Parts: sequence; C-alpha cells; structure tokens
Amino acid sequence: MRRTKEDAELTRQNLLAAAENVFSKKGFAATRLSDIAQEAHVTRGAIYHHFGNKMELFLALHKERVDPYFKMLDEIFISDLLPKAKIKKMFTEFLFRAFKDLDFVKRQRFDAFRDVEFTGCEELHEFMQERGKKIYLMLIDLIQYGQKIRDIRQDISPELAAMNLLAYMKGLVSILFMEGQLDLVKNRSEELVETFIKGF
Amino acid sequence: MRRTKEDAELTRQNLLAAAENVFSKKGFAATRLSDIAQEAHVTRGAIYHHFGNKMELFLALHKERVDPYFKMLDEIFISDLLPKAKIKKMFTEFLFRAFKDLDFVKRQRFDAFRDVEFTGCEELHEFMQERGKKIYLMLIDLIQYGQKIRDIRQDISPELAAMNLLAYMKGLVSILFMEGQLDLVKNRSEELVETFIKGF
DNA sequence: ATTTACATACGTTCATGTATGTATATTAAA
DNA sequence: TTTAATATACATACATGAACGTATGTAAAT
Repeated sequence: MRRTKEDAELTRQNLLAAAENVFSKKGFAATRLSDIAQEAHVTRGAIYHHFGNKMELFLALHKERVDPYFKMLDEIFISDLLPKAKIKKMFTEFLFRAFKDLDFVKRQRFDAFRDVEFTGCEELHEFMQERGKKIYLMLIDLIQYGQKIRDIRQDISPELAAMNLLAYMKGLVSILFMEGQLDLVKNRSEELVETFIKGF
Repeated sequence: MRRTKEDAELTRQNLLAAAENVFSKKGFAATRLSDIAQEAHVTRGAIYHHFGNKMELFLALHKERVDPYFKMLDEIFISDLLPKAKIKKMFTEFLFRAFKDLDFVKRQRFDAFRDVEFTGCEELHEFMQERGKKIYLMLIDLIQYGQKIRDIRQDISPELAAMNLLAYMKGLVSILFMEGQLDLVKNRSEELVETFIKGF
C-alpha cells in the first residue's frame, strides 16, 4: 500500500531516527538492518527503498546529523567577536547543542579508552578528515590572530593549542555521557568551557 | 602436532598481537577470527583453544594492554610530587608511553566525531567504567589538595576541572593519530601538556 | 496508466562455535 | 630408564544461523 509523499518522508525520518539509536548503541558493524526496520515499524524493504544499503543509510544519517554542528562553527568563525570569545562561543554552543541534541551525542557515549570502530567507508573517512582539518586550521587562525592583537597569551604554540582544543572538544563529548557523569555537567557548558579556557 | 609449553605461549602472544592489529583496524564486530588466525599463522582452532571465543580474546587483549597504563597512573598518584606536578606527570608519561607503544594507541586512531563501537560486553563496560571513575576521583583529590596548599588556582571547580582533564586525555589520544597530525605532536608530549596545563 | 512505497520471499554468503582428529609433550608406572 | 597413559596444542571438518542484498509482488498515489 503506497503512502503519500509526506508519509514517505515521515518513514524516512523514522528510519533515520531508528538508525541513529541502533548505530549509536551497537556501532556500524554490529547493527542489523532488521533492528532498525523494527524500531521504525517498517521492514527492511523500506530501508533499501530509501537508502539503497546499510552504508548509504549510515552516510545519510551521519551527514544529516553532523552537518548542523559544523555550520554553526562556521558561522561563529565569521562573526565579529574577538578570537578568544569566538573559541569560547564555539565550545559553549557546541556543548549546548550537544546537550539539547542528545541523540547525536549518544553516539559518542563510549567509555574512556574503551573501543573503537572503523566503518571501512573511505568516503566518510575522508569527509570527516577534511572537516577535522578545517576546524584545526580555523582554530590556528583564531589563535594566531588573537595573539597578534594581544587577545590571547603569547607563550603558546598555536598549533599545539589548536590541537589541544580539538582534543578537548572531542574528549569532552565522549566523556560527558558516561553513566552518572552526565548530570554533573549538563547545562553547565559555560562553566565547563570557562574552566578549560583559562589556559589562554 | 603438539608444541611445547613455550611454543604455546608464543602462539598465544602472536594471537594477541594479531588480534590487536585487526581489532584496532576493524573494530570488534567487523573483525573475523579467521583474519586474526591468519595473521598469527595459525588456524581459528588455536584461538578457541587459547581463549575460548571472540569476546574472551578481546577481553584478554584489552586487560593485558591497558593495565600497565593504569598502574603507571597509580604509581604517580602515590608519589610525593606536588599535585600539579603529579597531574602534569601523569599526562606527560601517559602520552610518552602512548607514543612509544603505538600498538595500543592505534586502537584509538579514529577521526574526530567519526564512529564508535560498543562491544556489548558488560564485563568490559563495567571494568572500564570503574577505572574511569577511579581516575576521575584521583584527579579531584589531587586538585582539591592542590587548592588547599595553594599549588593550584582556587577559582575552578575540582569536579569540572577533573572532568576536563579526563576529556582532554581521552580526546588527545583519539586525535593525535589522525593521519598527518601525528608528526606534529610526536615526542612533544611535554610541550603539549604544558600548553594545556597552563589553565591551572 | 504508470510510478511509487513499501512488504514478502528467496538465495547466497559467511562467520561462529563445536565436534572431532592427531601428533606430540608430559607424566606416571614399571 | 623405558614404556605406557594421558593431557595438550592445535588443525580440520561440520552444522547452524544470521544478515545482506535482490527479486518480485502489490496497493495506492500521481
């Protein structure tokens, strides 16, 4: 029984949501398309219809969920705040959205030093590599300019500091969602970042 | 053809090494025991003989490789340095060993915000949860004491700071091994940590 | 009338675990 | 010390099942 276009879009979204849940719980390889289908109250047929295959589904999901975060960073980057304030805002905003958008972050809810997964999807690999590098360069740029106008302390290497910032951002997302630790930091994005940023 | 006990131990070690390689490349779910066996120049029979099953193999590997890191942290914790110096040393030493012991860290060589995997092994989950919490408490303890003796600045929350430290540690390991970024930071553990620690 | 949005059914692959086989090391007995 | 018994360290073969992708069916929307 064919559904209307709106219905179709709805099931597409349901599938994405379900996929997000299952992927974030089990990882790519361990996820069964049947689980996703079940959680979306459809059959695997719907998945293949909408996305073609498992990898494409993952890819679509990833791009759709991660894109907004990077767009936000871009916007802050081209705003007219001072460098340090920009960096601070990037982090705060990032965390704020992460808290609000738990579904995305759930994916990162693995414990310290536990385990990883590579999807083996070169496309995604390069995609994220690219983005990571872009943020990295953005941060270096900000720090250098900040140092030039004396907004940021002089005695640090922009590259290392940028690396540290990235590491912090990444690590924070990963760690915040350890069971029992979430409450401590939820809605304290600013405080958290403030504590960190004092280094500059 | 039965081997001597020493031979057996050797193949056990070979299996662990091979498992480390494959697991770190593919993640738990996506690795095939046949790959591991092949890389160790044995058959899967050897794996089942030595470890029982896939999960047990992973567990054994994990404990064997991760343990030394935590032991090292413990040792620094009970040493007689000042708190800030302890924290610094923990990080520096951790990174130093990580660089030296790439095999372990390889496991963490995934790109920012890319993908995760949960092994679904509750035992390991709790095991690592436990350890993470222990370090967390250790750090809080250090910071509080450091503040008391004026070794660490007063205007930060020990909990948040500890959380930040953990996040940084975790994120750093994850990010350092992005293709092309490794050279920048390799053997600069101290500088890196120095840049970070200035926040205190 | 035709396409769409799925459901259903099917074939194939493939990895896991188990059962079994076997040659040798280890131990015990003679 | 020699020999017999047994346990060990794997290899090989097999049974099972699961998940993927594809092919096809179908009812309703366009």
